[in-house]
Amino acid sequence: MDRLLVITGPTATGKTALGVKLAKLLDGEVISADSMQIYRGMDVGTAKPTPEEMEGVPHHMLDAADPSEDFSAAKYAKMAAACADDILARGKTPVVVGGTGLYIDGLIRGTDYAAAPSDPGTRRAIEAEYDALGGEAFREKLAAVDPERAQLLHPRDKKRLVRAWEVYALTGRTITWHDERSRAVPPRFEAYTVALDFADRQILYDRIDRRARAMFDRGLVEEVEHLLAAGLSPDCTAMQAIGYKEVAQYLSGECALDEAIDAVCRASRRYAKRQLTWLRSRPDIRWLRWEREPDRAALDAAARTLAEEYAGRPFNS
RNA sequence: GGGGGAAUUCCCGAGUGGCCAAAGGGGACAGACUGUAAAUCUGCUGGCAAUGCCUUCGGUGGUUCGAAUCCACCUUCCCCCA
Repeated sequence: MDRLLVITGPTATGKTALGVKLAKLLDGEVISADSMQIYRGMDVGTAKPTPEEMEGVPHHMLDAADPSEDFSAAKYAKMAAACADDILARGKTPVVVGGTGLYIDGLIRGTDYAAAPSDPGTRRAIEAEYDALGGEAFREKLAAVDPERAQLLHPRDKKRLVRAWEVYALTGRTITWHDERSRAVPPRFEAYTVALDFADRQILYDRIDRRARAMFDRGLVEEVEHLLAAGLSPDCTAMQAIGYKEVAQYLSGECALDEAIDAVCRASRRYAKRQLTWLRSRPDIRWLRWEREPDRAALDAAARTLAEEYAGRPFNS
């Protein structure tokens, strides 16, 4: 089966640098798996790799969408799979690098997500109904057609409750039915997944704080100002990104700059925690926990080890 | 020098005799997650041999059947008059 090397882990663990090194060792190309780096014009806030950081290694799935567009896991799975196929066809190694777990899952498993709404008004109507009925009642309504899913979801989980009903309304089948079907298909790729982390959580958090603050020095505020000035709605998906929504609030006068900076640091830490939770529940993960902040030598050593594990053979320098 | 106010569990902050291991918020911790996923949602937060017990509300000592809550003194901080 076609194989992929996946480098994932919470934010600020060195995925980008390690991914590039691995791509070089394995004659590969990078496929980004990041739900926000996919948007054009969102660079400093997403820590998107710069041309220098790419070191000549081709990168895919960066700048693949306009911020005004609502991208999705389904689109990602399709587009990224096409990239991987293409890379493989050229005899190279696809190195998937990123922290968006759902995207990576969708890519590897080739998840066939249930059909989306053809009309955006449908979702709005369902959301309005949720608001009108209240979570409990809406959940009961869902329970009448899809008791399994209703049982799984909390009444306040509006997003999932609405989606579950939407799938049923649009396809005539429950989301449970769709999920079971998609789970039944064999994975599209065989993946060797490496997750990065720090042995000491405090080191991770310190790095995250430092990196978030540095983004402001590199012009995060200006970047957000520019996007907003270009007419991007503060409500769109892209603007929900950490760093962007907080700066947008600062720009609209809802909070002071230092409050926005603190909020970005905190949100990033919480995000890292969620990423860890997601990864911990996955089987077959090859964890690599840094004892201290990795320097160039540590990165090189790790890349070599992982490349050998992936290739199943030793490399000579 | 004189007068007034405040000290609460990791932080902020309620609580003014029993219903208080102590509201609420934050943070931390843990979990969920199939077309918004950097999103969304949930649980938990003194200790323990745990339907009960122990320690905690600046300190010490009192009053009381019973105190975070009342009294005395002490410590620290804040404000006002000098």
